[in-house]
Amino acid sequence: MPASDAAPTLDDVARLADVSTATVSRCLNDPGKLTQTTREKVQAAIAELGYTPNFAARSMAAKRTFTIGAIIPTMENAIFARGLQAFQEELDRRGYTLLVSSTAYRADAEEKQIRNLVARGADGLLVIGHDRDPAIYDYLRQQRVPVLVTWSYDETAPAPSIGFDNRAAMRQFAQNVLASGHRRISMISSMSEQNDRARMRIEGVRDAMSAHGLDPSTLALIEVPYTFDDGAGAFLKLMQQDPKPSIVLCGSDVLAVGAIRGARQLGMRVPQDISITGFDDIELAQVTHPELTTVHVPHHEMGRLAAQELVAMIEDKREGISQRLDTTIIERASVAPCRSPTA
Amino acid sequence: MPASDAAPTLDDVARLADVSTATVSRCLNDPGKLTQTTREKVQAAIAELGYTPNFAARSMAAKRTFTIGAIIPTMENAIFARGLQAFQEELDRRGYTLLVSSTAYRADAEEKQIRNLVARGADGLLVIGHDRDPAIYDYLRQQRVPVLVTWSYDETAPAPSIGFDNRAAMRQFAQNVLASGHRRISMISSMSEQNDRARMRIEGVRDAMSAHGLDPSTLALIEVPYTFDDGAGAFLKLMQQDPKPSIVLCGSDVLAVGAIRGARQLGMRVPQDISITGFDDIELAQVTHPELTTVHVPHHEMGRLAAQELVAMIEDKREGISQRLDTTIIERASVAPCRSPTA
DNA sequence: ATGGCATTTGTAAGCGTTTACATTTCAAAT
DNA sequence: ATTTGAAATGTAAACGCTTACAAATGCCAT
Repeated sequence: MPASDAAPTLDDVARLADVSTATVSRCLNDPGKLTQTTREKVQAAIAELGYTPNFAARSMAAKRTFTIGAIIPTMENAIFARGLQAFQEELDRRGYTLLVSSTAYRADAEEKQIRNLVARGADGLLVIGHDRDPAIYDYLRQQRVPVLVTWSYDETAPAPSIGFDNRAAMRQFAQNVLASGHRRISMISSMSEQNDRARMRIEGVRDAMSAHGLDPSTLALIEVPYTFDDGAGAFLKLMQQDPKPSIVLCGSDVLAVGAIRGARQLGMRVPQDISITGFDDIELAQVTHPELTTVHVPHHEMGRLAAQELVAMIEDKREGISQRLDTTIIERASVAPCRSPTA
Repeated sequence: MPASDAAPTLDDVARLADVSTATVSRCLNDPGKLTQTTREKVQAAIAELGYTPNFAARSMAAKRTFTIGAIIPTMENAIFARGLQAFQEELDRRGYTLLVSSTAYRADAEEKQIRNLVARGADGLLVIGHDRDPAIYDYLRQQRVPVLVTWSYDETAPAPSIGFDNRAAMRQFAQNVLASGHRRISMISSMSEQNDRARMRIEGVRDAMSAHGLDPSTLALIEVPYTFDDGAGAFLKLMQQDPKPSIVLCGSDVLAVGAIRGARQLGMRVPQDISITGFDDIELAQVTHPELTTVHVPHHEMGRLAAQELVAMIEDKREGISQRLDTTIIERASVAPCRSPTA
């Protein structure tokens, strides 16, 4: 191998293969257009030089990157991992590459990442939830970059979404819980500011309380960040109330796992002394003891459909079509019926 | 805002501000070089147009991207999350952006991702572990892209590394275990092919067995992928042996959590009926019941130091300097001493 | 052989930046 | 007023690719 002084370019390949740069380019992008002889000549030259096309040059010339960006709140836990995995797989299948950034749940970081991804020529963007500065949607429109929202469904929002109805899901779940006798309901939620998913889940609980004749403003609610420790800490705080709640509804499985740990610290048995529930149904929900009663989210399908829709938006240059997915309630072992429902 | 037909370019800004493109470029990259008047004029134009520089054009002209790529085996669990987080923070501090891809532990996927990141102009690459086709290192050298290995330390490897000695760490851990009376030792490891970390951890256990006069070839070892289910499944298989092992050393916390779940399925108590250990000390290790005895890896420091070193390699154009970090043994509740050490 | 048409290949003009180098401007020193 | 040199700004040439268009080639029917 000639230890050349810099990375080989299209020109080098063309010269070696004794063809024009256009031919080399075609060999890369549309090999069917070449004679077999030419194609092999070029491929040999590419192999000999160890040539890799320069992405920046390519995307500048073609004005396409076949890259899609996803901005997620966090990589620190597995909440978005499965959905993203499915998203990526479907994208691969269609010849796109996925770029992922995380924001640590901070709105300003998200805006920065979005601009970054757009500047990098992302052909489309996947984001989580609807809540963000409307100026961002304007910017994206001006830049002609399609966005698709996931993990939330809302027809009335400015961007198309493929997700589920967080409020309805939580409402139904909470209604079940109320039906099983629980009255002293409490909740640990993620921070709800700039987070429609968290907010809607809270509203869902309140809806259910109203429907059962309970005053929704009496809901004991703590909002915390998204780690196990936060969940445990919030649980401890909730248990200082008198009377103690009979059930703690958590806005996510991660928080619920933290809450279970908090219960263990306090020597409380789950679900005999206190019921705890999650939301998301990530793998974690099945390795805790007791296993978590939670709301199952169709991660995989959501990721796959989102990829399909986003690619369609890009390639057919059309508006996105929203789609509502169903969640299901998974009853495992962390909830017991309540026999002393008095408040 | 003039709903122009395409994204505004440097030229548009220059024209609006009535300066040359060079001036606008300078305003972006080295504002100190401009008169305050000019600077403000340009900034106003940028704001008015909502201009964002085109990344591809920029990196083509400057031959720098201020982007660093990291290729990790998986995002599905939190094993690499904390280290990567620290890596990213330090990178941010120094003005670099991080691009992450995952390979699902597949060597061919890794090679593809590496080429992709190089083609995208990554100024440097972070990879996990040393094991890979030597041709990849050649390629990277030819392309003049610095690589740094992490999660493993080995001076003799082709690339510099900032990590810890997996073999020594596991050896010492296993020696502790042997010292507490365990003799019927078994192990659940990740797939060791193309994975020096897994392999070294296994070797560490064998080393310790030899040192205690045990035949290392008698180690009951199962290699599985990296999910909770895999860990649980392997545990079940291990327990079919006669005599049953008294302890199961797991190659990672994730597998250990799976094993704990397996034990629960079998109605075995941890650690009274069986001891189980992990490796990594991720958050998960403290939310299981019992909490996991494991090997603590300095995720945060490793990520920070790796970022510093990689940036230095890029900016000073020098070879990387390897650094060996220490692991520590964290004794929690999943191990009990063994009173019937006969095999 | 010849013309005509489809297929293959080549030529060269961008794509949106950065940056060496050239030119202009400005303030201080004469 | 002039000169002078530093500071600010402008000019234009890359950077490595794609692609419209032009030219060449090959094949078939005549």
